[in-house]
Amino acid sequence: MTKPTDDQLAKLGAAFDGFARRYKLADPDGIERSLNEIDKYTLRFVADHPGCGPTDLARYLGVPTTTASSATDRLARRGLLQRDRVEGDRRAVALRLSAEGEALVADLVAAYRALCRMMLERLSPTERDSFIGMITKIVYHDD
Amino acid sequence: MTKPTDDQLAKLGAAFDGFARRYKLADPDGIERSLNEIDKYTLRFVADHPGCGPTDLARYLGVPTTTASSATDRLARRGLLQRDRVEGDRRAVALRLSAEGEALVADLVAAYRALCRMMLERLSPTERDSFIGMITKIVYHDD
DNA sequence: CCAGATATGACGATATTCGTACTATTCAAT
DNA sequence: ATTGAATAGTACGAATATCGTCATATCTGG
Repeated sequence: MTKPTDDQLAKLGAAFDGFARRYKLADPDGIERSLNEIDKYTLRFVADHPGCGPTDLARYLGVPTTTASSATDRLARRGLLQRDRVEGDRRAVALRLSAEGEALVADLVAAYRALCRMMLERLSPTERDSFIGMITKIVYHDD
Repeated sequence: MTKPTDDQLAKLGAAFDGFARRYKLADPDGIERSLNEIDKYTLRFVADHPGCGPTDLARYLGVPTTTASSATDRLARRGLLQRDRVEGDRRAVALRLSAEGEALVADLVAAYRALCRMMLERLSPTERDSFIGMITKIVYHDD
C-alpha cells in the first residue's frame, strides 16, 4: 500500500487542530462547562449501562477505581445518579441515572448530535455517506 | 440543502466516540501522559509563535491570563521554555522554547503525525485526498 | 471453613484552574 | 509634562480533581 504523502499528513493534522480548537471554543458556557470530562463520560456510560458499578466504569474509562468512585460520588451528590444496592452481591452498587441525570444526558446527546449535524451539513448529500464510511473505516479497522 | 438523516448522525456520532476512546487509551505512558492538555497546547503555540507573551497564549487557548501564566511558569520550571525580557516594552516577557522544549515538541509532533499516518493508511490512496478535502471543508467552512 | 479475589469507599498528597488583587509600564489626551 | 486609563504579568489562595494507599465488607473455590 502506498504511503500517505507529507502534504496529506500536514493537511490532515492542521484540520484536526482546527477542529479541536473550534469545538472547544464553541461552547463557552453551555452544559459542557458545568461538568468535567470524566463526569460527562460517566453519565453517558451509565445511561448506556444501567445497573453497572463503579468498577465497570473505571475499566471503561481507563482510570483507577478510586477516580471512578470519586466521580460517581460527585454525581450522586449533585443528584444526577443514584446508587442502589444489588441483591445477590451485597458488595456491589448499581448505578442508575436519576430523572435529572436522564434529562442532562439528553441535553448532552442533543448538543453532540447538533454538532454532528452541523458538520454533515457542510458536505453535499453525496459526500456525507462517503465521509461516514471513511471515518468508520478508520475507527473500526483493526490491525 | 437536504438534511442529514438520523442514521447518518448516529453513525458519525458513534465513530467519533470510538475515535476519541481509542485515541485516549492508545498511549498509556507515552509523552502524552507526562504533560497535561494545556501544557501541550502551550508548547505547540510557543513553538509556532516564538516571542509571544502569556496573554497571547491565554487569548489563543480561551483561558484566563492567570491560567496561562501558571502554565508558562510550570513549563519554565521544568526547563521546557524560557522567559526573556523584551526591549521596547518592559512589562512584557517573550516566551521561547528551550532546546529541551524543542525536542519535546518535535516528539509530540512526530507522535501526532504518526497518528495521522495510521489513519490515512486505513484508506485507499484514492480515498485519502477525498477524506482530507471533506474534513477541511468541515473545519474551515464559515457560516 | 478459609485463603484469596473482588467491590467499594475513606483519606490524604499533590496538582490544576481561576478569581481577586497588586505591581510595573505604556499610552493618550490634555 | 502630567495624569488617568489601559495593559502585561504575577502572587496568592480557594475550590476542585486525580489517584495511591489502606481499610472493610463480601463472595467463591476447594
